[in-house]
Order: sequence, then C-alpha cells, then structure tokens
Amino acid sequence: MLTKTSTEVVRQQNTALVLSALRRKGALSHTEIAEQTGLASATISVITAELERSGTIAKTEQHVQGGRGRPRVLFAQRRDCGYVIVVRISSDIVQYSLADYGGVLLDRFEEARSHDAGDAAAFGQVFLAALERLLQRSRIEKEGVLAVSISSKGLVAGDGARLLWSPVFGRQELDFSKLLRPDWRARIMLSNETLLVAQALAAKAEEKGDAFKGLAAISLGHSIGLGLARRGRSGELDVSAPNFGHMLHASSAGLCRCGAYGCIEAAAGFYGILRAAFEVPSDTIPAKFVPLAEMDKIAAGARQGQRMPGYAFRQAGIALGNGISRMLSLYEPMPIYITGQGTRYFDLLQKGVEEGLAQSLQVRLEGLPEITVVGDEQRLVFDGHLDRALSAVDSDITAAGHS
Amino acid sequence: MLTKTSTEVVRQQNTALVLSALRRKGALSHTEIAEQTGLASATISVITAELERSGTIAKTEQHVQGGRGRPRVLFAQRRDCGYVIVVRISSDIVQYSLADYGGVLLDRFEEARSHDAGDAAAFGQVFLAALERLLQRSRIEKEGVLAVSISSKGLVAGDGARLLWSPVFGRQELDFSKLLRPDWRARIMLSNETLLVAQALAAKAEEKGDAFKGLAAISLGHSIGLGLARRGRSGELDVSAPNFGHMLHASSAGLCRCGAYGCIEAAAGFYGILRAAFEVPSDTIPAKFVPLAEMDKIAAGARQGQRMPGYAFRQAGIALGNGISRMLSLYEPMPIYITGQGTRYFDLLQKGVEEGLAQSLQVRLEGLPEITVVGDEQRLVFDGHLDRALSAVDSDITAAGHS
DNA sequence: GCTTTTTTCTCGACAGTCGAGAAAATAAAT
DNA sequence: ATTTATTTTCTCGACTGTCGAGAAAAAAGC
Repeated sequence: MLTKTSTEVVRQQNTALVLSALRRKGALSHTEIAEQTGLASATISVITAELERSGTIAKTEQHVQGGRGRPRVLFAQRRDCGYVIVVRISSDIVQYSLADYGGVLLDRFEEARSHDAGDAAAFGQVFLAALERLLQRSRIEKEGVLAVSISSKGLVAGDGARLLWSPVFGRQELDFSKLLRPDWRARIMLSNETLLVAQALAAKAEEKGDAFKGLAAISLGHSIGLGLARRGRSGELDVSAPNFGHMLHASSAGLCRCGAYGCIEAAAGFYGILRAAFEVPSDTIPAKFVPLAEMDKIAAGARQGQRMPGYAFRQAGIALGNGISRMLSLYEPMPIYITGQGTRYFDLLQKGVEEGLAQSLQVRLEGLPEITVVGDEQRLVFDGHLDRALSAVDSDITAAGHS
Repeated sequence: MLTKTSTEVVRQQNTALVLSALRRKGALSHTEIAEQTGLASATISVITAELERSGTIAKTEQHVQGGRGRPRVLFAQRRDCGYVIVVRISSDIVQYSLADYGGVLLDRFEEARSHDAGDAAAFGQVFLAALERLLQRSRIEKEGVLAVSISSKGLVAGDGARLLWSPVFGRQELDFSKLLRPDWRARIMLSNETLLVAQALAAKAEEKGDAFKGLAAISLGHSIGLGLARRGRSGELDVSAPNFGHMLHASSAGLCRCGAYGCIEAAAGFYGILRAAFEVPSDTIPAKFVPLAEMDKIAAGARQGQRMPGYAFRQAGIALGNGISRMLSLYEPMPIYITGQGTRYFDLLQKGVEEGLAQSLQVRLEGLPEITVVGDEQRLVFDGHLDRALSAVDSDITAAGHS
C-alpha cells in the first residue's frame, strides 16, 4: 500500500542520506557531502546547520589542506552524541561492548556462561546486571544509550526483540524488549548472529562498489546458521536469517537437538558429524557441546583416509549442499560465504557440498554458485552489529527531527 | 543505498496514490479521494487537474445523488486512455485477451497449441501474429497498447522478460522483450502463472482490510508452481515465484522431466503420481502430458482403497508437505492457498501433506500453517495479470509526469 | 426567492530543493 | 605588502509541492 508523502518526508530522507554518507565515508566537507549525496550545495547548508544545532554532528577543527583556496571544514558525527551497547551471546561466553556514536569501541568485557544452567529468567538478571556494569565502568547514563544490539544463534521473531528458539535456551522464549523496556528507552535490537555476518559482508561489498545484488552467509559450527542480504526492488538492503539449520534435510539425518528429525544441523552440525563418525545410532539424543579438539581428531582421521570419519564429513557436505540448493531454488542465485569454526574442515566438506548442489535444476541452469570461505566470524558479527545499530540510530534521529 | 529525493518525487508518489485509489475503489469524487488518500483537498484539486489535462482520468457525467448539497462529480480512469494485452500460455492452449485501461475485458480468443511442436522460435512468430490479430479485431493501434502481460508456468528471469525454463519449451530461452521491442513500445511483462495467483489473492486480502502480511499460492497439476506475496518492510507488496516445483525433494522421487533427479514435481506432479501408482521404474523419462481422465481413474482407485494408487498420492502429499515446510523455514510463517487442477485430489494428498509438514522445527514452533483450497485458478491468473499490468501502467504514467 | 447543506475550488502560508552568484579564506604572484 | 587566483562555503530568489481556511458553486428544502 502506498502512503501519503509530504515535503517533510523529503527532508527526512535527505537528512538520512547525509548522515549515512558521513557514516560510510567518515568526516566529510560541505562539498564532499554534496558530491556523495547528489544534493545541491544550498541543501547541504540547511541540513548540516540543522544537524549541528541538534548536536548530532559537529565541525572538526582540523583544517588539513595543501590546496589553494578556502580550506574545507570537515563535518563528523559528534561521538558523544550517544552510545550503543553490543551484546554477543554465544554458547560459552557472553561479550558486552560499548561503542560511541562514531562507532569507536570504548569498553568490552566477557562473562563465561555455565554450560548446564540454561534458565532464561536467571540469564535475564545476569544480563541486566552486566549492562549496568558496562555503564558504570564508563560513567555513562542510561539515557545516553541509543541502542542495545543483541545477537545469538537461533530463531528471532519478526519484531526483532524475541528469541523464539536458540541452542542455548531451547524453546524458552526470551523477550528482551520486555526485559529492558521500563528502564531503558534505547532501541532494542535482537538479531541472529549469522544475519549480522551477512549484513557486514553486504556492507563491505557495497563499499567496494561492485553492483551488489545479494549474498548468503552460512556459519558452520555446533549449529548451522544462514544470513541473507538482498537488495530489494526499492534499492534498500533486506537482511534476514531464515531457519536454515533446522530446515528439513532428510529423515535419515537422525534426531536433532531441536527435537525434530532430519534437520540439516543433525547432519552437518558438529554433533551430527561426530555421531556419524562414531556410528552412534542416529536417534541418540545429541551432545550439547562437542569440544573442538574432538572434531579435530575426527578430521585428522578423515584426512588420513579413515572410512567413517570421511563418510561423516561427506554426509555433512551433502546435507549442506542440498540445503544450499534448496535455498537457491527459493531465492535468486547469489554468492555464498562460509564462516564459523567449521570452516577449518571445509576441505573435507567441499566435495559433498558440490555433490549435494549438483542435483538440482536451479544449479544446472545457473551453474554452481560462487563459494568463498571467510575467516574471523566474530569480527564480522561485531561489524554487523555496529552497522545495523548505528544506522537504526541514525534513522531514529532523522525521524525525530525538530521536536 | 538511500537516494536523493526532491519535491517532484513527492508529487509522483501522491499522484500514484490517487491513481491506485481510483483503481481499487472505482470512480471516486473529490472528497472521497481525499478520504482514501489522506491528502488535503487542495492537493487533490491540483493532482486531478493535472491527470485530467493529460487525459488519464475524466469526470464521469453521472451525478447520482439523493443528498442535499452540491452534487459530487466522480472521477474515473479514461478507459480509452490505453489498452493492455494479456496472454496466458498453458500447455495446451494460448489465450489472448485485450482489456482497456479501466480493466474491462474487450476481446478474447484462444489458440490450441500442438503438443509435439515445442519450438520456441516458431512460437514467437505465432505469438506475434496473434497479437496483430487482436489489434485488428478491435481496431486499435499498436501505440495504444500500454502493456503486454504474459504468463507461463516455469522459471522467469529477474528482469521479467525472459523465460528461462518452462514445461512447454524446456531450456529453450524465450526473450519476449527482444521479440517485441522494435515494434512495440508497450511495457513487456512476463510472469510465472502462480505468481499471478498469489498477486490476485494478496490483492483480495488487502481489499478485505485484514492485516495482510504474506501468503503462498501453490498450484498443483502436471507441474507444481509456487507464488509468494509478502509485504516488505517499506510496506510495498513483494511478489515472487521461486523455483518450487524443481526444488530438491529426495532423490528417491526419481527422474524429473527437467532432467534432474528428485524434484518435488517428480513426486507430486501428475506424471510423478502416475509413475508411482503404476510402479513404473522411477528413472523412466516422464510422460509429457497426462490426461486428466487417467488421473481421475487413479484417484478413484485410491478412494476405493487400492494400495498403489493410495501410496502414490500419499508420497506426493509428503513431497508437498516437506517442500512447504522447507519453504516456511526459509521465509516467515504464512497461510497457504492451493489451486490448480490437482486440487480435486486434495482429499487424497492432505494426510501426506500434514505428515510431511509435521517433521520440521518450524512447524513444531509455529503450528501447522493454515491451508485453504481455492478454485477457479484461471480467473485468479487473469485477475493477477490485470492487477499487475495496470498498476505498472499507472506507475509509468506517474513517472512520465508532465513531459 | 431565500436559506441550508454539501462539495469543489482558490488563495495565501509554509516547507523544501535548486542554481547562481556573493562572501570568505587561503596560496601564489607581483 | 598588496594584488590576484582559486577553492570553498554561504545566501538569496525562484520554483515546486502540500496544507488549512474560507470563498464559490450547486442542489434541496422552506
């Protein structure tokens, strides 16, 4: 449905455009902003004056220039304009970070999670306390925090605040909005971890300037994650994290820790590979956690040509390949990026992946998708967090306008 | 990426809003347009004056009113403002229709397709000749045609003009844009048939006013089609037709007529059901066309409790159910609408569908999706055609503006 | 014929963008 | 030291668009 538009919307949009240019390119002068945005110089004057008045951006005093004429004055976000909290929840640790409005990391600490205690309510209290600690350590007021961006593996509800299913808490729903709402007026954002990887990779690809249409990020590890970033018709980036790890592969894949049979994860997650390698009956309840050393041993065996370990990785690869082929059937063709701890076994998976891919019409028509292994998943997740949180904050600011 | 906006964009948007209100609600008066769109009365005056000047809309002379004050004058699209051609290509016939800018059907004829001749180039010539005939019969100039909307089963390229794969022409690519471009300046639109069903159903749902989030249409027949209609974040409707029928189901499903093994269609398409019912080896090259009478016989057998026919439908149902569950894993939960000739066997499929659905985490979390059988697929396809083509024409008109 | 009622049209105010040229601020030249 | 050239930033008037209020139009009732 279309909606009414007025000139104020135009201003909002163009203000957002200026802020995002500043976000992407760093400090810019009047003329550079005009170049980047395509707006007229006069318009830039009005918009920057307004943003400066509201305390969002400021002139930086450095007038570095060798040129001839009047020196440029650079605009940049006022970094003390507000703060962003980033929380990465993983199976073993929870990492709390504080960054300023400019995206500069100010503080960070981690807390170990006990493997056995998976009580969501208890975690909520620990979580709240940690946020308070983060504020105290940097002497920042709650009101100064503009966004709290949280990530976990698992399935996030469409509203972006509720964790519906996660490897850590299972089906215990975790509503971060409800948890924080009375006290915190910051924007609460919950994202799937691999979604953030996709977001970060998409941002990088756009930076490079090559015509970006879409990409898929797949994270291999104890669980299997998928993040999609696609450019919508309107030109905006659309990122999502479908429930790939627990998409049905084949019932032969056995019992998954989600309780269903035949998920991709039950074949390609670490515990699935382990189960196949040791010929454990496939309806055994899977281990909560597989030490990496254990996986390394199996991989070593497979590389030495042992039969069952090799078979286990191959089966895992086929499950992945089939899953990717199904995903490509339901979306457009796009390049695939593989991350996560499991990439260290990608040599063992690759053959199976290609075999699993080759079976479908989609791949026969379009050819094998481009598959790239990328390292440093944690860094990508954090970058994705910042990208997402800060652009949300930017749009909040432009929406608030002159109130 | 955001993009520059100016006041002209505002005008375009609001003009489009007026046109779409007129399209949805029929003839409207000045005040009614203001109500529908939320725009100020003064704005309506300017926009309608402009549209009237350009010949897109006109005042209808009927002043039906019992009320007291000044009678309302109704605005409506000038039906002779332009024309739209709709072509439905199915396996046995090709239907050509002509409608005016108001969406009123003016002329229609069908041409039988010979089953053997699947030559794409030859078809192109037949197609062109038929379009000419359509023009001649109604004495309309080529320039008066604003859009040619074509539909077929199969896979349509992202540009909306090339047929990449179809049950009729196989992998012979058919580029309608290239075929029509020199002579026709109309907008060329090629859509998957089931996409149009989804579009029509979504339009109906929006009309009803219930908060519409998304839906999936599945067409059962010789081949299996999927159309998705989802509301994007920006509020616009996003319809697509992923390659569902040839998504990998399980290699046990046997050889598909696309040449791959294990497609959903190879299990749930008519020929797949027939093959299973008669215990034909699953790598047999599938029949091009299965008479409906043949299918009816198998169904009758299944309803009488015969083993293999019952098994065949059940297998088909499971393939569908698994496919739907995978689709729901990769998108959000949404209601499912089933159409096509195959709906007459839905009683036989249903059990298997539910069984196939129940296996996945997604369904365990969200519950079984709502499944509705809807008849009159051909009507829905035509409605979808008109909806899509006319709104495209509307946006062309608003984009052209005062040139 | 006058009043009432409803609808449509018009006018001035306001918000936004744009292009052109003025003003500012520096480096190089004289 | 002063002038000139160059580059950047700012400002002004023109243009386009929406909006609210009230005027004008057109019919029904008295």
